[in-house]
Amino acid sequence: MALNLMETLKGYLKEKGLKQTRQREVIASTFFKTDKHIGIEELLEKVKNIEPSIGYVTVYRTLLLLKECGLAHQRNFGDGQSLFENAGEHHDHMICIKCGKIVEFEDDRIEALQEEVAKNYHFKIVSHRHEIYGACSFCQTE
Amino acid sequence: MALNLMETLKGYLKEKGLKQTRQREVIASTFFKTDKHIGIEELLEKVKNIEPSIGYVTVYRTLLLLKECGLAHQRNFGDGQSLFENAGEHHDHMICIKCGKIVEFEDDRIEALQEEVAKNYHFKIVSHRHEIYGACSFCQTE
DNA sequence: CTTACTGCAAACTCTTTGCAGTGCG
DNA sequence: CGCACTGCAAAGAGTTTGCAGTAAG
Repeated sequence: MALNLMETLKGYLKEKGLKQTRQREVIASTFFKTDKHIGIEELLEKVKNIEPSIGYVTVYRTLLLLKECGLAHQRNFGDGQSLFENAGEHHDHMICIKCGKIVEFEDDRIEALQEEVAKNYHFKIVSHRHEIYGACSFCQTE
Repeated sequence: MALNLMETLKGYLKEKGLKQTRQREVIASTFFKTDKHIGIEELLEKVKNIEPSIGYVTVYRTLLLLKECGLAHQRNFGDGQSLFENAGEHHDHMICIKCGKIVEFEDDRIEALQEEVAKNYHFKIVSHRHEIYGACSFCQTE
């Protein structure tokens, strides 16, 4: 799975005349291993464990690259910073406004209705985000 | 409608021992008149037409206040800045990734399914956002 | 009068860009 | 070798806070 994604990335680089570097290799493979949303800083930290010389900017630019070739999605949950998500792992989110926990969900019926709505507006869907904010089961009992 | 919202705000202020000022009056009523999402700068501009001395910070803090008492929701569409939305006017959004146009939609069946999903996870919904990104009818033909 | 509010300016946070050196192809 | 990539540092953009003066209750 992750191998497949790496191949897709390499194909994209070759096609665009971009270069395959050690840094991109480390950053992308680490990112693909993380099957949930991850922030730049957090990814940087993981990447530094493997290759300490890698800087914030390179992680940032690599994530933009992944986004550009459709392998990552950028999200903004209300806390000011961007989180990136492995595009292969699409799901929607329920965010607990008390403890910050993020639970993922998926519902094909909702996806279908969404398609229908877009169709009515002659709107061509590229991606979507659906987030539910509230209290998770644990925080309700406090 | 807007009058009703102003009353709600005034009630909240009184309850919390906060003060009712000319600035808050102007900012809130202008905000309530805008039935779509608005940014801080944009609201500031409208407000300055009525009361030129009002500053960015006061608009900002008033919006936080409205958010606090549930009269406004804060949104982050991927462009870096926050938009605020009149809580009375809930709807979901389709955002054109080419021209930036935002179309609003509403579908009760989706809302219902969402409730169902949350129930399955014992999650208590406070609010939600559902955004569809893609190409609007106009931009598809270009 | 007391306490909250306002507006300025400055501090922050996160993102984005410029540049000189590095290294892939 | 040429051109893209890297990492630093600095610039931007938007948000948040400190403070002294102002005004609501």
